[in-house]
Amino acid sequence: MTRPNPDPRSILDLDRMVHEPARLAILTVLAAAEEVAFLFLQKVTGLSKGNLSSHTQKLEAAGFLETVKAFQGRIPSTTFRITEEGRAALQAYHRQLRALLPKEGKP
Amino acid sequence: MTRPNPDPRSILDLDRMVHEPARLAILTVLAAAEEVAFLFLQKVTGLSKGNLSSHTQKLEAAGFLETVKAFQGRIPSTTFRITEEGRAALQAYHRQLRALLPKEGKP
DNA sequence: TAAAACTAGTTTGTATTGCAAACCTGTTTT
DNA sequence: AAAACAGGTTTGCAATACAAACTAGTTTTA
Repeated sequence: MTRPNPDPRSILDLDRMVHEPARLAILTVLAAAEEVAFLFLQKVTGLSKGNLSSHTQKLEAAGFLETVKAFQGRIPSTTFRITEEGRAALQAYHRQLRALLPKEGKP
Repeated sequence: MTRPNPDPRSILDLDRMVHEPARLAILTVLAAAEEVAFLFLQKVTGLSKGNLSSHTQKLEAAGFLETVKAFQGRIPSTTFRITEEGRAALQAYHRQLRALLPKEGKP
């Protein structure tokens, strides 16, 4: 065996701020783009407005994204950017997941 | 690009019965062994007894494991076995995770 | 042999959370 | 001017994870 089985305890260490599917979806989108508008984010994730609003607030409180409020003409527009800390957290989370996935093509 | 970026909506489809870290840890241990005793499971996962008890009950209600209550001499002993359905759910979950992980060694 | 301490788990209580309905503020349409 | 709409936020609620407290029985101690 080249890789030891994952320590089950390490599974409990998964970063819950990232692990929550709604927030993982948000971070995944943000990580792929420079800046993302609220409504676009809502469309691609499928989250309700309320749900999206509260999760982005949590991610902001965690320092994983920043919110930019502006006006496009006279209509308000909220956009988000992932922070370096957020990107690092997402990458760390990906590493944690890889560590716990069995090798592909296992019987 | 050989693989498209994960659809953020699919992240929301992650099976929450498996996604919860405590239960993922439990299933991961059960998948690696024929049969696992309550106390052993508690030790390797690091979960409290109460927490382990309630999560195994949920997994049983979901049909992902079965509970066997027996006596070793005169002391009671509860052991668990993953079901075929549970194993399938865990494998499906692994596939979902792989689908959303970026290719390794990405810049 | 009675009491105290331990074992193996379950139930109860609580604080947190994810979620959408209802709401709010302003803009555009009728 | 009123009604409808847009872009979000706040509120209320049901579900959840978690450990403290409890239960039922066993072993040890006095």
